[in-house]
Amino acid sequence: MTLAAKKLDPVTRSRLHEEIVSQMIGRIVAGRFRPGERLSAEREIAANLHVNRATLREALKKLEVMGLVEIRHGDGIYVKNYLESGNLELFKEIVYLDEVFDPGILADTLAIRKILVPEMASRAAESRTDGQLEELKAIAFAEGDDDMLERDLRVHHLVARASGNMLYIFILNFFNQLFRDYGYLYFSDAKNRGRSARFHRELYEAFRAKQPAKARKIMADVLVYTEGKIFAFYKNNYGARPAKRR
Amino acid sequence: MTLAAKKLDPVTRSRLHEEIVSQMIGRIVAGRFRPGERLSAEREIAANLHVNRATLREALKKLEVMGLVEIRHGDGIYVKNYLESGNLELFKEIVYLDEVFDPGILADTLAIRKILVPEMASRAAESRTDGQLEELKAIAFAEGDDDMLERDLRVHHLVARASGNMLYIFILNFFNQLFRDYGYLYFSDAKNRGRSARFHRELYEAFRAKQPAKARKIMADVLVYTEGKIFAFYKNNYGARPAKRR
DNA sequence: ATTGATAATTGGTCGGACCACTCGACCAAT
DNA sequence: ATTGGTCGAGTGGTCCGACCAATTATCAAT
Repeated sequence: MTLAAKKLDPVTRSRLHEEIVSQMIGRIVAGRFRPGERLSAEREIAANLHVNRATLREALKKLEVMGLVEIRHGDGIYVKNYLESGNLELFKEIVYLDEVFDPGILADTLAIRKILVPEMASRAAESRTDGQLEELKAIAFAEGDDDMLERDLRVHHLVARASGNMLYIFILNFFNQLFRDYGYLYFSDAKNRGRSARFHRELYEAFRAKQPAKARKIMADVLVYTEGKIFAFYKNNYGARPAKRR
Repeated sequence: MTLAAKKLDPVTRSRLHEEIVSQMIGRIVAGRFRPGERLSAEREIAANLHVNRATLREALKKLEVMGLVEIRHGDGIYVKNYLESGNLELFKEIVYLDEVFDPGILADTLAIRKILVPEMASRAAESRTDGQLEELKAIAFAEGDDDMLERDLRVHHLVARASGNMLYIFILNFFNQLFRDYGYLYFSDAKNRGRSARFHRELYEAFRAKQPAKARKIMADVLVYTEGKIFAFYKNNYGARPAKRR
């Protein structure tokens, strides 16, 4: 099965305006609409799509939040350069456009992750509160190795809160949303679950003793490990190591 | 009738559904709605707000993209934990909720920036194409020091493209959107404009010679400089150095 | 050529209607 | 008592037609 097979929502694909959103994102990203170009009037677009104008407008509101279009009252709807104004929500949509997570984009995501996460773990180890330490302990030393995905996401979220950096919490949400969809593959391997459990306990130690450098290294190591596993998965299933396309 | 109060102030008046968005964000972030809590029915909320249901729905669609609410067909609308599902678009809205950019959040943003941007500049210096080098040259050696804000944003965007990391482009968009709103303060000082011009030229040199370490240091230095200026601005205008609240 | 009023175009909001889905109450079969 | 199915109330999703509000194009008056 493909990576995306799991991601498909449980038979709930009914919302019409979301289909419009996906379709328009696809067209704009594919270059069928150029930046600065003015779209047809809402009434006309709605007629072309055979949907009601209210439905189209709901789709347009979502596209507006994603930074893909600019809507000017009394004027019209203009396509924005998504490379300059698109946000992570759009990025996520682009990732999901294709059936398979694009290897290049996956590699990009892991690269950013390796830069940011260890550094924030370091700061978190320094500024964590005693309550956060107890939280981490409860997760790290819980019985069994089930729900390891959810447990891992909680650890990362705890690190984010302990770091005290509000922005990092929101950036982490982006990573976690991706891994909530694709991470089950990684955690289906008992060996990987064990690796994460060890990671949680080691991180707890670093947090307890307030050792930033140690926390950074622990986090960096586990990210390198998971990255290797993910790349290996791609190699086995798609015959090539992730590389940039385009 | 409904809009009577608003019509008195047509200058400040924005789109109705956007006011609903801001209002609901404020309420949820302030804790008036708890995560998991179910909101009233659309028809009821619309009646309470004295707006049409279609208008409310447009607001809800935006809130949904921001990760603030979950809408379930046939069931209801549920408040999500924005600390777990909120995205950068929501973060930006929170920043803009207060009149003044919250100093703590500002410091958080600059901290992440200092971690990520120099590293990406390093990679960009390595993998830049000749065309991108020429682009940078054109910006760095342009005449005059006007539009330095726009010029600086373009440099950063160029670095992002040269880094080859698609995700970084979208993360940078977040930073740039903030600085497009607040950066004019920084660039109103001729000394700062000169500092940026020098930064552009130095970066060009590092790109030309493909010196990653040099590019990283140049970027790190200019970020430290700008951060100091921004903090100083806050100290002068609000009497205190940015510090975490909460 | 400039100005100012006017019309045309377009997005924003409105009110009401019906469709599609969810959930819980109820009932029948086991 | 449990299971499974039916059905109705409630809720979000979509549709329709209308009017309000902002922008732009047009053109007459100066």
